[in-house]
Amino acid sequence: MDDETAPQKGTVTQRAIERIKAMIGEGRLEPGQRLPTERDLAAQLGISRSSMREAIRALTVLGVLEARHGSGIYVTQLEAGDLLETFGVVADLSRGPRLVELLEIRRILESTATALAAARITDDQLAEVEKHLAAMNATDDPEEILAHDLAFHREIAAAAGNETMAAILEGLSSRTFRARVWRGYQEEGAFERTRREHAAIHRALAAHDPEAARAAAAAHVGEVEEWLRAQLGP
Amino acid sequence: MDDETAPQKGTVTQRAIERIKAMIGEGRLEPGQRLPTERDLAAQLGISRSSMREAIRALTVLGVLEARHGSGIYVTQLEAGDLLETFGVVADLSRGPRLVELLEIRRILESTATALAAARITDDQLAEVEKHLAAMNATDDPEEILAHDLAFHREIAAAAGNETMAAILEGLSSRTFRARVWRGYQEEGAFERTRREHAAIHRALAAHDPEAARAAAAAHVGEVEEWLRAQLGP
DNA sequence: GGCTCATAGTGGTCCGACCACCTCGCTGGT
DNA sequence: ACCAGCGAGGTGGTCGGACCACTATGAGCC
Repeated sequence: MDDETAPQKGTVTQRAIERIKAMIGEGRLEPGQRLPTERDLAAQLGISRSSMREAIRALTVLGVLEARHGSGIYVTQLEAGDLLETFGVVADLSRGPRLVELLEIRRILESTATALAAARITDDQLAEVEKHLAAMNATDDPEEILAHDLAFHREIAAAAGNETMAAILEGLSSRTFRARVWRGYQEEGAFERTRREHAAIHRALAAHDPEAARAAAAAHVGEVEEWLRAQLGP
Repeated sequence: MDDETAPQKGTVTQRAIERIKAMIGEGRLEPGQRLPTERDLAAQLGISRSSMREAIRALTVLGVLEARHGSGIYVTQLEAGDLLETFGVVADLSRGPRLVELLEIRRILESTATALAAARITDDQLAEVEKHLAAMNATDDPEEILAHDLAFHREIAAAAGNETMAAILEGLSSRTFRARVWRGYQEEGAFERTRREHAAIHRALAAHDPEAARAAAAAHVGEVEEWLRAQLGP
């Protein structure tokens, strides 16, 4: 009573993907563990190496597997960052109304994360946040400002203590995403406003005031959100 | 100063993936549009068909492309549902502390979505919600209850008017995810409590009371969240 | 002991062939 | 003139084999 008799559903590659995913889900493959070689895996599942390679490639882009040339194929640590890297693709390929939706989600998550951070942030983490805040205010190079802006929010998200949330926010703030939206936003002289909003967020964090932090973060993202909404509306 | 001289970064397949993604990002490939054949694409990028197939497979699992056997390769509609299907993989492969983190995110998003729904839901949509609520209370089959439970929340998420958020919540409520967590939760006789919570959510929706809806939804997810947290941290 | 380098084994790439399936135009009938 | 049926061509899906690029291991040398 085995399942050797090919169920014949979908392509063989798709089946191979499911099989490997199942192996990991059932714990038969642990994070960091090395898999058999492509050739062996293909033989085990009774498919060609080409098809197996496609399955491996698929699981690689999903952040489940990692292929090291000359060494072997390994299961990733399956941490939030590994699996949610693909979230950036969504942000990169979205346009129009969906960009607003993504910002709305970011506003919800970022405000909550900032509130949590206000309650939990340590002095060391707060110092790190201040470092990026100062660096952001000390330069006029948009590239550098953007980099420190990202790091500023990344530190806060990390301080919130929910790695998964931090990974999602990371995807929602992917470089290309921010660059596309902010190019226009910053051109309207929003630097000063952004500066004030960041200062407000920092004050709330330093005071360990969750509600103030939530409000400040929501307003911060909301500003961009409203601007983008206006851009699309006319 | 052109880039014709093979940049030589990463594998050829990875480069092909980026190239195609860039084509879509730049608008040179519209949603729903048909791509050249695998053979032509491979020739255009100067790589083998095998490598091109791996690139296509990668973009397929990401929900960016869709391959129709015998017909051709097409760009998906690039809607939230297409691109966020991979989110289910995260939920399926997460365990332990990360499950709690995912529920925390779901609590945040679901409560907000329910609040938005309370303000925006139409009579037709509300009737649909009531249908699933009634069906859920009329049976004892766990499978059927779970199905209507999922539909209940799906209708609410849809009424919130943010497709992207609905797609994420869909991923966070994937069948296998819910089944894994709820198997244990429901065994403790939580049916009655779940029923009351669903009724409270429905009342808030019918009354178009966003704050009550937010509270009811947060409490609903929070119950499961707390139970799971207790399971892990004895 | 520590270093060098040959070697076996791995993933990465390419090629060519064949199969399964879909599409569309052609054909033949009505 | 219209339409149903059929067939050929084109498409993605699969396979097998060959070779290349890279890594890791350990034997051998200094």
